[in-house]
Amino acid sequence: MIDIELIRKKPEYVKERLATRDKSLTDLVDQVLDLDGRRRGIIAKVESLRAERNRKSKEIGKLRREGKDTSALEEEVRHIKEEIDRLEEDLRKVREDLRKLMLRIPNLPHPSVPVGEDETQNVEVRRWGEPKEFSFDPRPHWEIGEMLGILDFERGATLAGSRFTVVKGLGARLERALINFMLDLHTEKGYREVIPPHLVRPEIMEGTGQLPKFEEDLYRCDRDDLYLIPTAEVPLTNLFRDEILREEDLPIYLTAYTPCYRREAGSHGKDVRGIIRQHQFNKVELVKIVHPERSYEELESLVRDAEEVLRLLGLPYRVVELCTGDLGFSASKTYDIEVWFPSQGRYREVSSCSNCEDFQARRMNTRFKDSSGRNRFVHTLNGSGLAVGRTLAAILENYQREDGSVEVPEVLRDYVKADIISPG
RNA sequence: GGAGAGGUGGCCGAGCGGUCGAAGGCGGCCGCUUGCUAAGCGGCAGAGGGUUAACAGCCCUCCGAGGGUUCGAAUCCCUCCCUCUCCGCCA
Repeated sequence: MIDIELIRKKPEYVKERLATRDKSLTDLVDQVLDLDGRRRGIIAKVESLRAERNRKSKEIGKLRREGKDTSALEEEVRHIKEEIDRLEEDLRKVREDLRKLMLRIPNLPHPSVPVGEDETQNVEVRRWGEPKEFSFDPRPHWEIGEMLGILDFERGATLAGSRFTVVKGLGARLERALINFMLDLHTEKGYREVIPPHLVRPEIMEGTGQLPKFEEDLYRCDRDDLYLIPTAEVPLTNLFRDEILREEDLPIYLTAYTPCYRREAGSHGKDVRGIIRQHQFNKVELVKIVHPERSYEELESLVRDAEEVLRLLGLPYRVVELCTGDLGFSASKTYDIEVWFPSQGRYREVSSCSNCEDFQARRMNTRFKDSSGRNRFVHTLNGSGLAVGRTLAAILENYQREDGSVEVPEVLRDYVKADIISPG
C-alpha cells in the first residue's frame, strides 16, 4: 500500500510515478482523492457528534446520582445516536471502497528505475562467466533428464497433470544437495534459517501483495480458507506483522527453503517443456527487514548474495534491472538474475531481488521505534537465492557431456556423493 | 473432534455498566541523591485517526476480532479467531 498522505499532498508526483508503470493507473489516484475527501468529511461530523454524546451521557450519570430526572437528555442522546449510526454506515462504505482501491494500487517505482514498457526494455547491469562452447549440440535439460532417468514428466502428469514433474534418483539427490548448499551458504552469511507454514491465511497474502489482485494465480484450500504459498517471501515477510520492532533488531535477515505453488494462470503455451515453469517448485528464499534509510544498499548486497550461488556453481549469468513496466506489483526496484541455458542460447530468470520499501510494511503493519521514539514502517526486501528447479535445469544443461552424462559441480560433490550422473 | 478455562498497556496482573486508557508490580527513559555498583526519591512514558504548519493543543477510537443490548460497555449477550488443560484421533 502506498502512503495515502503522499497521495493527498503530492498527487501529481504519485500520478507521474504510477504512469511509468501503466498510464491507466493515474485515474485511481483521482478516485482515492475523492473517497479520501468524503471519508474525512464524514469523520469530522461523526466525531463531533460522538463528543456530544459522551458529554451528555456523563451528564446523565451525574444527574441520576443526584436523583434528578434525565428522560429529556436521554431522548436527545437517542437522536444523536441515530444520526451517528447513519453516518457510520456511510463511513463504513467509503472506508471499504477506499481500502479496496488502495490495495489494488501498485508500489511506486524508485526514481532510479529505467522507464520502459515491458521486459524488452530491461537493462543489463553486469555479466559473469563465459557461456561454454560445446563440441556437440547441447541438449535441452528435459532430454538430458529423461535420458538419465531423473526427470519423469509422464508420471508427473499422471499424478497431478501438466506442469508437475517427478524427480528421481540422483536427480532428487542433486536437488536436495542444491537446497542444502544454498541454505548453508546463506546461513553462513548471517541469514537465519526458517521453516514456515506453507499454507497461510488470506490476510497474510494481502500483506505481501498477492491478494486481492492475483487471486487466480494462487491455489486455495477452500474448506479452511487457506492459500498455498507461491513463495516463501509470503510467510517470511509477514513474520513480524502487527509488531513494533526495536531499532537494534534491524536488520533481520531470513532464509527458507520451501516448495512454491503457482497456478500459472495465463501462461498457457509458455515453457511447456521441461521444468522451467512448474505448478510446484522448490526455492530457497532470502528476506530482509531493514531500516528505511539502508534498504537500497541492502538490495545491492542481497543481489550479491544470490549471485554468489551461481558463481560457486560455475554457472554463467547476468544481472538485469527491471524497467518500470516490468516491475512486480509490490516492488520499487528489482534486479533479476538470469542464468545461461545453452540449449536455448539465452539467459533465463533464476532469481528476482526486490526492494519493496514500506509498501508491504504498511499492509502488514510492521514498524520499528526509531531513536527519537517515533514508530516508522520498516522496509522489506526479498530475493530468490535461488529457484532450485531452474538451477537444476541449468546444471544439467551447462554441465552436460556428449554421451548424455552430467558432471556434478565441484561444490556439490560432497552433498551429492558423486562426481558424475550417468545414464542407467 | 469432545469437555473446560482464558485472552487487558513491553511483561505480569487488578478491574463494581458511568468519575477507566484503565489500579498495582516489574521492566524502560529522564532528573536528583550517591566513591563505584546496588538501593532510594521525584518525574515521564501505549496505538491509530480527525483538525493543524506542528511529533503543540483539542477531539474521536482502541482492553483478541466482529456484531448486539444500553442514554452510557473492558465490564452484559451472540459469532469468530487464538492460547492453555483434560479426553479422543494421529505422523
